[in-house]
Amino acid sequence: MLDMPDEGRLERMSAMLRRRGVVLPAFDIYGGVSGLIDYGPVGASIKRRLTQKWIDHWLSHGDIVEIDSPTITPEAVLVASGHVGEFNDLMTECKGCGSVFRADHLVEHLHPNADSLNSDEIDKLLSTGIECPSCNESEWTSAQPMNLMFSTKIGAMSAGRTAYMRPETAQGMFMLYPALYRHFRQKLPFGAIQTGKGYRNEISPRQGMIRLREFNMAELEYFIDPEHPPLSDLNRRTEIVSLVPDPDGPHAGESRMSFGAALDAGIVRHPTVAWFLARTWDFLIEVGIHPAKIRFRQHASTEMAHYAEDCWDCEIHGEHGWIECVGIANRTCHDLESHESHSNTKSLRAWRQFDQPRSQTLDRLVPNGAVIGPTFRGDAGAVVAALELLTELPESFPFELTLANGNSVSIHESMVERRIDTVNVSGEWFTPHIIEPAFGIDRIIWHVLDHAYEEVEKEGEAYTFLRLSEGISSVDCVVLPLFDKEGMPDLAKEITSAINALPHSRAEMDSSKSIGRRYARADEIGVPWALTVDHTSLEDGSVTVRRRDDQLQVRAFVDEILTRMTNGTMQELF
RNA sequence: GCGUUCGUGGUGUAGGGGUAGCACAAGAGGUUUCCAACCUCUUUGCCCGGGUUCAAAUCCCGGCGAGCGCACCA
Repeated sequence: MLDMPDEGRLERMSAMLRRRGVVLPAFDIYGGVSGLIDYGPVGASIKRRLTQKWIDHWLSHGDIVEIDSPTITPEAVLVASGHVGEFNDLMTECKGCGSVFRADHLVEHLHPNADSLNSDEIDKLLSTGIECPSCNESEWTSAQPMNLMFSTKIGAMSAGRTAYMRPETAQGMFMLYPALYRHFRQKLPFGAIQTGKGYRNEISPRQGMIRLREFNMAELEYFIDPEHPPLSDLNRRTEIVSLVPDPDGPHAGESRMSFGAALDAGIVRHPTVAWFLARTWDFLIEVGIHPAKIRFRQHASTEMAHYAEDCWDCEIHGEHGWIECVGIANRTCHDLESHESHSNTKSLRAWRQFDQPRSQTLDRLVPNGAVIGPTFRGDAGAVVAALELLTELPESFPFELTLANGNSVSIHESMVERRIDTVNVSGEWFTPHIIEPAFGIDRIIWHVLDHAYEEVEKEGEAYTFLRLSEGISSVDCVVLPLFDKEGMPDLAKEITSAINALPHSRAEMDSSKSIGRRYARADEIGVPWALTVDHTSLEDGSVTVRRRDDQLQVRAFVDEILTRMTNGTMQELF
């Protein structure tokens, strides 16, 4: 089904991307830094346009808004999120062969909870004769934490607080949950998106722009009521997609079906997750990813991230094989609950109104402060707190009450009043669940370029097209004076300005070298339209319009072209 | 991080102790009535740092970077 790997295509494509200013190694004149890239003049436009399409894609839902948060993040936030623990794996190196391993993996058969050990404890276990999996030696260096986050300080010198460059944008949306809840008039579901940089100090970045140390992410956090998950009608969707369900589950093996069928069969476990799989598909198709090179892979329960309950990767096939480009996870209430307890707030919840107010009978012991105060003095507060927590009321007085500090006190009848109240409860507080689609923008751009890059033979010569979707290419059209004289460059300049005055349209003029060469240059970086100014243009204001994908030409008037550029109907000229 | 192959104009390559060459691309001019044409001229290079040598792009050491394998990671 998929094309056989073409020797050298990757090299030729990478060379083109560098030569034409799409993607280049960063800091190249200083030798470069692995895992850091530049988007050049062509690539930066492509990235901006693709990112904008992503933003528009989600904002069009109506219940999703955009936010923007700092990349520098205080340590406490990332402790609560689990990143400080998760990203601080202890590593050890075999003195025999130099192989590096996660220390907790080497000793996990000796300890039930190996990843909670500190480095001294791990060193002790390692010295009990653990053999190196690759050379069977058993001499280990002492375990060192390998932090995958870039750390920094907020504030100067020793007074500075420890902070990290964010490893994901998601935490920003969680921090703003209270503001979002207010913005949406306290009604779920709603979502927030953010695009921006994320940072991970990868041990060994590889595969060009696939694994970067600084990368562009685009994440959506969608907050839902787990008891009333929003339902969308997937039955109208007819596309058949590749799914690779959990290999340990009942549906193991690759299958092809519609999104609706996958949900009905229980392969996708959550209706909102299924909906976002479908909307992810829509986006990828819109920006020019080849449908046959997309598949959705469900995480095995063993590889699931620490927070997730059902997790799907959207993988795209390209020169580097199948690459995870989007992760769609049901993060449940994990993040908000964790931030609530670490930050000691109660503001990360939502109110669920009951259909009918529930009448509830409260049977409790109301403390009598006038007696409890003088009797217990300093402990009085603790006694009142303990009384409020009582669920089973005593049969008789006096009875023994255990306080939070473990002490026990005797409660006499005079200290409390038994009160039975009937109250109407109209709803309850709960922690929303979160469905998170997280997009790796750089990886998607790579695959957009990969799928668009096409090498053909034209009159015996190698010829390259970048068949980018309209609206993704760096510019929408080039304007070419057929000759660089006789007023043609002037008219071409006018037309270029007119197009650039349109909202969201970009044109460039190119007047150097032969017309054929200029078409070729535009084809190589994926410009979909070329307008050529010739002698007739000077007489009647018409130009020839050339379509990149089949190189057909028609003649049209500039006014009509401007209109069609605006409303996206250029194709109808042909 | 280990092993391995490698690093020469913008791109692709030749040279492998003594003046760095070619092709394409790019710029200027000419020519040309729509698909990488042609002519003239021009610009741009031995990844970085040490060492050996009268002399290093070339040999040696280290670093950085790229590809691949292992490991790590999502």
